[in-house]
Amino acid sequence: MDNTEERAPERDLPYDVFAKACPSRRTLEHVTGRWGGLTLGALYEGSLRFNELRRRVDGVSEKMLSQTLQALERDGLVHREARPTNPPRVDYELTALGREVTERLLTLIHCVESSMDDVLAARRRYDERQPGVTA
Amino acid sequence: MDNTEERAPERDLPYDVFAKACPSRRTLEHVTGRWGGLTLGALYEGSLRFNELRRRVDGVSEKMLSQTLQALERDGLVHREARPTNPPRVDYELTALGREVTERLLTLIHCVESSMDDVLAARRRYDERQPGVTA
DNA sequence: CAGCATCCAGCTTGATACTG
DNA sequence: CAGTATCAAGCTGGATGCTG
Repeated sequence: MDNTEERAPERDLPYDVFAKACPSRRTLEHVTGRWGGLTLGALYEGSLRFNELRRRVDGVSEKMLSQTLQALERDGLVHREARPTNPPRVDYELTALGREVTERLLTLIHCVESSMDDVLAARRRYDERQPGVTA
Repeated sequence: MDNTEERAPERDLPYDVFAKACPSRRTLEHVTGRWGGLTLGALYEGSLRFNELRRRVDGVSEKMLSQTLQALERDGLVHREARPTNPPRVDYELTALGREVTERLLTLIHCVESSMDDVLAARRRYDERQPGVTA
């Protein structure tokens, strides 16, 4: 039996996010993480400065934003442009790669957003059956 | 001030993942969370039992899988079918909504996977410039 | 098999304070 | 402005043991 099953439409890559040790898993986590996704999404509109981003990504702390940006920069998804002026000015923007990934991410986000009515309805049904659990 | 800017191609929904309090944020977290995405991806192939899933999603613990499945079921993305047999048999499968979302997610995953060579190259460049930091 | 309850280490996160 | 450093606290997640 040759189970050549496909999980996604295509699948012949050396990287498999389903494997615990695959580096793609970490990158996916950076992209989809609590703040990574929102940061990428915000930058999709265009270049932003640190504090602009901070305001845009509602709820992120200084530290988390900083960490997130570093991870995304390291992965080559975000470009950091520091001007040696006074006061300092640093702009962040998506790289070509970052834009590719972010487009897919936004498609997903948009899909989730437009499904929310169904999701909330499902939640109500679930909570009726399972009284108490509110995970 | 009315900043009616658009972040994604289309945007006229009552739900905005960028807002801290929006429920869509939580759902997106369920979908893209550490285990949520992998679980959905695994189920995209077809219905699976609890322990099959556990083996499929490399690295997930019983507890996390259980929690993840409950969240996804509550959001109406996964359907849980419990047969009252002995030994018990429970099958999990995507709902129509779940399949919609998962398709987008898999597109993203696939995009990340096929970008990994570039990502790893970017990482190497970054680490050369910034010695020491390995976030 | 399919889970839930509990315990607990440790990583993540958020405030706060400080630097260039 | 654009961060870094530090610290406390809380949540995440794994291991274990138990149930139906």
